[in-house]
Amino acid sequence: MVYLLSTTWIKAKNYLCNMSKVRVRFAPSPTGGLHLGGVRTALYNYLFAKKNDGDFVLRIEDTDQTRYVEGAEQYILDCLNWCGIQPDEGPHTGGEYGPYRQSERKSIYREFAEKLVESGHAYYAFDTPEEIESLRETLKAQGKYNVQYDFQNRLNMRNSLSLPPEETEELLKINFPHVIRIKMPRNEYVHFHDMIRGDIEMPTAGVDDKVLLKADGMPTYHLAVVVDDYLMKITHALRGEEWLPSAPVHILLWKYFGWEKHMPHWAHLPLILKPDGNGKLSKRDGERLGFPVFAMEWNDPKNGLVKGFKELGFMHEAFINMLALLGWNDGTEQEIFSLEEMVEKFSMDRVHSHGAKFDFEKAKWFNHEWIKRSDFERLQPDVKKVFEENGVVINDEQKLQHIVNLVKERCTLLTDFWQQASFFFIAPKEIDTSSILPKWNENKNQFFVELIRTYSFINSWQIEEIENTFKELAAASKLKPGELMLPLRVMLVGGKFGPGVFEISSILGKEETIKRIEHTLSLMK
RNA sequence: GGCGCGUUGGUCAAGGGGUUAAGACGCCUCCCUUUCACGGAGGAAUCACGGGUUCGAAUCCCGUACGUGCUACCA
Repeated sequence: MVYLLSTTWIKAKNYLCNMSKVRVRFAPSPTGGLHLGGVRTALYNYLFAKKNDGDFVLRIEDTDQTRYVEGAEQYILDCLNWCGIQPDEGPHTGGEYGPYRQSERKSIYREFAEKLVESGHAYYAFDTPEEIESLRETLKAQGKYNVQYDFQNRLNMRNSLSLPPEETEELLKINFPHVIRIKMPRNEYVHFHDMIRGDIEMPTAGVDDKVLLKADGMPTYHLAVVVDDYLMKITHALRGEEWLPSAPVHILLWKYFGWEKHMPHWAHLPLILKPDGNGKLSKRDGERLGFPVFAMEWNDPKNGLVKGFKELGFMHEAFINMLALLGWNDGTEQEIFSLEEMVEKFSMDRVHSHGAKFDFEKAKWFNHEWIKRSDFERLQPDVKKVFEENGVVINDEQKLQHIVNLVKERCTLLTDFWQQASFFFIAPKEIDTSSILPKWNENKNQFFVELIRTYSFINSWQIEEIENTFKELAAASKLKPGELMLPLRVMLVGGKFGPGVFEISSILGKEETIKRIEHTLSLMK
């Protein structure tokens, strides 16, 4: 009985342990800003790794030199840093499986590709891009839709399968530009298990003979991902759903290399979709729909500066919380999670298999919740920064703490602290007199003139005192306090917002309060 | 066109044969607050469609529709 129990347990655990440590990788291309989908892929990788005491590896997939963008790699790292999901290994951190940039691993891929040629699973192809294009044109003209370089027409092309061996050898000898392509089997079905989608069966016929090694000697994603995952001992490959159709190529490659026993467990993450319907969220949608798609500000060499969630006033805790909940939840009603809690509760079988439309309103709600729940210590540096960006340096920490706690529930974004609290430090530049003017009259004017006089005699500038004085004077003037509080508020903060008006006044101090009333009174004439 | 993957209110979603089908965002009403928020109470709104299987289907099966992804010497 004991024996039975333990084998069952081992079987269940085997999925994760399999004697080796869990190792996952986030493998972005340095081609631009890191958008929501990318960050979430990184986050799920991180959560899964940490949940299972594993390693989170960053690998830079820079095999396409034409798309390489200067600064993008550092940017990716900065984003991960801001989100608090630092890699355990990577180009900047190091590690024993480096180098972690595929461009720096260039020399190792050719050998593997050639091994595949030797074993008959791949072949050299000498077609020029123009020749391939012309094949497509011809086939299309014949009304064929499946215009692929595959079993149907590879023998009509120029490659080591169609050419006599001598000619192939000759072409190789003179170093004629060529690629290495996988020879996809004609009629096979590839079966594999996806941690999110369950068992999947896909026909090989639908996939073309993917290029494995490009003419410039760089591997394509298909070769590099398999070779590197093997070499880096990756145990779980979590990536976007867009990779599902080419999964058969990768699985076949693992098989052809004879590495099947080491193949990682697969998980294809759902997509994040545009809020207004069709398509996956793309970098352009932000501008079009008025919300950020990047984690942090990205200065694109071509398109200029684009703000990110960070600059907009998002807390990183809220940002990753929101992202994690877009495609995963723990099955309870809890929605607010810290990174640590997510690590503790994350599980792949609660990740959804369908895409989710991004909702900026909900994203802001997460941030609002995080601001409300954060203490002053957490908020202080961010709030100070917002003030500094507006040209106000704060020295009085105690005053700041008081104010932050007073207004934080009114702030959805960190940048809102400026609107909600700047009047405590500097007099409002503009007074919204239009909101009091319609009901303004000489009686009210008299009241405030009198108020200034009365206030100037007050010795203890406490809320109660300020309020009582105000109300007594209102009663004496036969005016309703309610009709006078709004004008006072506008005089002090510049508009119809902010915490209790007497609380504001007490923080402002007697002199400043009087000064601001006088100033507005002068505007009302 | 082909091949995948998917489909619970407008959005995020729980629920995986028997529920009045949770909850959150947003929207609306009211209370609190002589501002704006916060908070509280309520409301409108949903199982894509059609067939099966079953005493019973949001839940299982099959079709259809729709969405989405891939179909590059991009990842």
